[in-house]
Amino acid sequence: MEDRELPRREREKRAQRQEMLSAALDLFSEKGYHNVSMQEVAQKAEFAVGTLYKFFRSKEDLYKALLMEMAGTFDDALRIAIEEPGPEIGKLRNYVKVKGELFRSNASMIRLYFSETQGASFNMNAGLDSEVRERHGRFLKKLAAVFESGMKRKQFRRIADPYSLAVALASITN
Amino acid sequence: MEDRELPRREREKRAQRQEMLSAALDLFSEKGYHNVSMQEVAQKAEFAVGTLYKFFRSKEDLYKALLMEMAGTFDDALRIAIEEPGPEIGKLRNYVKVKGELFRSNASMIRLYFSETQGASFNMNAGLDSEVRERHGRFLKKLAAVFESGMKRKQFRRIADPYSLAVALASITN
DNA sequence: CCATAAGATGAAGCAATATTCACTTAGTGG
DNA sequence: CCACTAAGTGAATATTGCTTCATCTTATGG
Repeated sequence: MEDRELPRREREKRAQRQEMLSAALDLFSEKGYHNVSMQEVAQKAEFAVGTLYKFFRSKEDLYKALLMEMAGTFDDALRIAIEEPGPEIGKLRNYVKVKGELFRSNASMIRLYFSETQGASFNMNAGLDSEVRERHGRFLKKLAAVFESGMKRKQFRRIADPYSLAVALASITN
Repeated sequence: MEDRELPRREREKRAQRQEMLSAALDLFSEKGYHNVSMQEVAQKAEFAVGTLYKFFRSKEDLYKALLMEMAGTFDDALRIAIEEPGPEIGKLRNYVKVKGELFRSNASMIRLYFSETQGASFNMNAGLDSEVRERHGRFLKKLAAVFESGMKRKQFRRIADPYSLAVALASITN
């Protein structure tokens, strides 16, 4: 995430937005979406509700932004994990390790996230997907590339096509 | 579940109650507790809201009743699975198999259930436990008895005390 | 067939909380 | 120091949805 060289005010805004998202994250992951009021979020973030609404169109919007942000953070961490130079098997080990850490330290938020993205739960009028899905798609391609190159170097057996393996590994670790 | 020889009205009531629980199950597991209104449940069950309230004190009460019912069904199925006559190892296999099936065919409801009983999510003022916990406790004892008897017959090695093994198997399969 | 009771209904009351907006406060350039 | 704009505020309003209850419907039995 780049943010060098921005008008000061712009940077402040970002910081405020972060404050808000962070407060929301704490509360949502602690008590769940429906049991947190905008008042609470505002209070925890030390702003007035009105200000919160200057940044997010609605509660749902805030929630979506939060998921996006989470997805981004996760994706970045995992991407870096498999881009570490070294042999393919090391990259995969890295991936599993980092994913494990991420899940462990964000357990409650993950539950929230999955209840949203996976089946059931509430139908946040879709839309959240487009970007997240796309990003995840790109990530899977990168992961597939790791398998691919491992196969080329005769490190892995070609038990299935690389992309399927990537999907499988991702699912299993979830 | 016994219900033979009940005053007709009584049986109708049970049936109605079932209708309601069933409608609630569909909706809750589809959209999650907070995204289903009592109106919806009533409509789906083909009753008026008022009638719904004749059966359940509140929405929370309805939800609890549903969880209880689920817990009961599960417990029964699993109890039967380990009571099938035969060698202990077969009982354990049965247990795992049946549990797998139950989980597969009730995925969304299970998620709901776990988000309730496990950590985070909403604080349904406890209380739901007492009976469910007790029932589960009894079940674990039965499962422990299977290990116990398997050990007595020298089928299993005594790697740990039976009750711990029962708890372990239950956790793992979850 | 009527009187009475038991059951069912859904519109209205009410509480919680998401959202708005008229107003205050802080920042900026002249 | 002032005029003007951008930012921030939180009380007032709108919405949502749980719950109640006066009323209507159906069942019972005399």
